[in-house]
Amino acid sequence: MAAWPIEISMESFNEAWALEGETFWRSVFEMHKHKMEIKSPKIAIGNLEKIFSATFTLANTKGFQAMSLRDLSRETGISMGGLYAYIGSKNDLASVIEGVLRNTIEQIVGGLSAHNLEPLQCLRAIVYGEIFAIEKLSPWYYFCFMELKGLPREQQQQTLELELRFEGILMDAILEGVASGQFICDHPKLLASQVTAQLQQWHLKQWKFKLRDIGKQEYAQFVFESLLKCLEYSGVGIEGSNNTAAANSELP
Amino acid sequence: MAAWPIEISMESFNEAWALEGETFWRSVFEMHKHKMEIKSPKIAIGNLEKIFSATFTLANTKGFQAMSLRDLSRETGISMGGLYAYIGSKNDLASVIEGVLRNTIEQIVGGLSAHNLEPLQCLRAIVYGEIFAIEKLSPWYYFCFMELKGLPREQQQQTLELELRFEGILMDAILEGVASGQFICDHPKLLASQVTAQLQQWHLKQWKFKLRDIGKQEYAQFVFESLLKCLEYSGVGIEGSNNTAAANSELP
DNA sequence: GTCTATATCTGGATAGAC
DNA sequence: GTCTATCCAGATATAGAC
Repeated sequence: MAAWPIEISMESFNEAWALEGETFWRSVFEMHKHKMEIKSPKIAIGNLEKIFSATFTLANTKGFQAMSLRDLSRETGISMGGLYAYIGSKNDLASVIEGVLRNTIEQIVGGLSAHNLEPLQCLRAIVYGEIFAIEKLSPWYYFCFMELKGLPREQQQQTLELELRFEGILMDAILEGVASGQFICDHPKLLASQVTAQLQQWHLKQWKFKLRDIGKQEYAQFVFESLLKCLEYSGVGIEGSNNTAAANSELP
Repeated sequence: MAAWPIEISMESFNEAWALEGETFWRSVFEMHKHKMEIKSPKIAIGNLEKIFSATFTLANTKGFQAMSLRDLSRETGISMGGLYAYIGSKNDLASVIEGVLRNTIEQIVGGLSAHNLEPLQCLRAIVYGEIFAIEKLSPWYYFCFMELKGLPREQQQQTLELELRFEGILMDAILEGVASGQFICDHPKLLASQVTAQLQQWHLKQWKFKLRDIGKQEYAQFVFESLLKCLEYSGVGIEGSNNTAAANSELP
C-alpha cells in the first residue's frame, strides 16, 4: 500500500490502495502471520481468504456468535482441526479481522493528512475515498460494526477513537473552510457526524441501496453535494472559479 | 396510547404517547400476555419490566447471543425455571422485544399520516417525534438494530418494510413541498434516507453524543435545519410568513 | 499441513418439589 | 408462581494419526 494519489478519483484510488485480490490478501497474511502455525505463504494465503470470506458470509447473515466453527469448517472445506492452524481461537478470529480493518483504515486516513489539501478538495477526497474503501471492504466494515460488542475492550476503545479521529479530520477541513470564508457552518461537530453517518450507511444499508438501484458513484456525489449545501457553499471562495460541478468534473 | 397531538412539541408528544413508566409496561404486558403462563397482571408487569430491562443491559453490552439465560437469571433475581414462566424460549424473548417495538412504532408512524400536515410541519413533526421516541425507547431500538439478524426471516422482512414505509412518508412530504414550490430537491429518496440515518444515529452513537455533550433537543434541531438546507428552503412558499426560526419558535 | 476422533464444558430447556 | 436439580445437545478446543 502506497499513499493517496495526487489526483483523487475512484480510479486513481483503486490503483493507490490494494483493497482486493492477491496483493490485498498477501498483506493480510503479512499482518498476522506471526499468529499462525502455517508458515508457507503459498498455502496460507489461499486458505486465509477462504476462512475470512466464509466468516463474513456466515457471521454477516446469522451473527458471529451464532456461527459455529462447524459451520465455518463446512463452508471453507477445511476441517475443524485444520482451522486451528490458522486461528488461535474463535474469538481471536474476530479480533484479527478487526485488527486488519483498523490497520488498513488507519493507513488510508493517515495518508490523508499528509496531503494538505484545500478544504473543498479535502472533503471531496474523504467522501469519495471512504465510499470507495467501504465498497471494497464492505463485509469487513459490516462485520466490525455489528460484532464490536463481542471484541476485547481495548479494541472497542480503539475503534471509537478512530471514528473520533476521522471526524476530527472532517471537522478541521470544515473549520478551515469557514475561516477562509468559503463555508458557513454553526455546528461543525454535528455536521461531521452527519457525514460519518451517511458514509456508514453505505455498508449498513446495502439492502436499501440495492433495492433502489443506487450506485456508489451516485451516492458519493449525493453525500458530497448534501454536505456542500449544509456548508452553504456557493462556489465562491478563495479559489473563485470552483463550483460544485467543477469539483466533480474529473470523476466519471 | 392515543394519537399525535395537534400542537407538536416534545412535551405534548410526551403526554400523547406513553413510552415509559407504569402505563407503558402495562401495555407491553397486554401485547404478549397470551404467550405467558403468568396471568396476574399485578405480579407479571413488574417481572416483565425486570426481564426486559435486564435483557437490554446484558444484550446491549455483550450481545444477545453471548448473554446466557443464567446471566439473565442472575441480573433479574429470577431463577432459570422462573424465567420460563414469562418467555417461551430465549429466541422468543428477542422476538417479543422486536414485536413490541415495531408495534409501538407502527402506532406512532401510522398516526402521522392521519394529520394531513403541511409539508414543513410534517417534516418537523417526524424529526422531533422520532428523536423523542428513540430517546425514550433507546435500548429497544438499539437492541432491535443490532440483533435483527438473529430474528426469524419474517420479522427481519417486516422491519425493513417499516423502514421503507417511514422513508416513504418523509419522501411524500418532501415531494409535496417540491410540488408547491417551497422545496427544491433532486434526490428525494436519498434525502429521506439521509434523515433516517441521522435519526438512527441517536441510538447507535449514544457514546459520541454523550461524550460531546449534545442533547436531544439540540440534535433534533440540527437534523431539521440540515434537512431544510438540503431542501434549499428559504422560508418563502405557499405560506409566505414561515421561516426556519418561526418553524422552531414554539419549541423549548 | 491436514484430518479424525475425542475430551470437556457450557447453556438452553424441563420436571417436579414447595 | 417460583425454585432446585438435572438432562442433553451442541460448542470449543486438542491430541495424535497420516
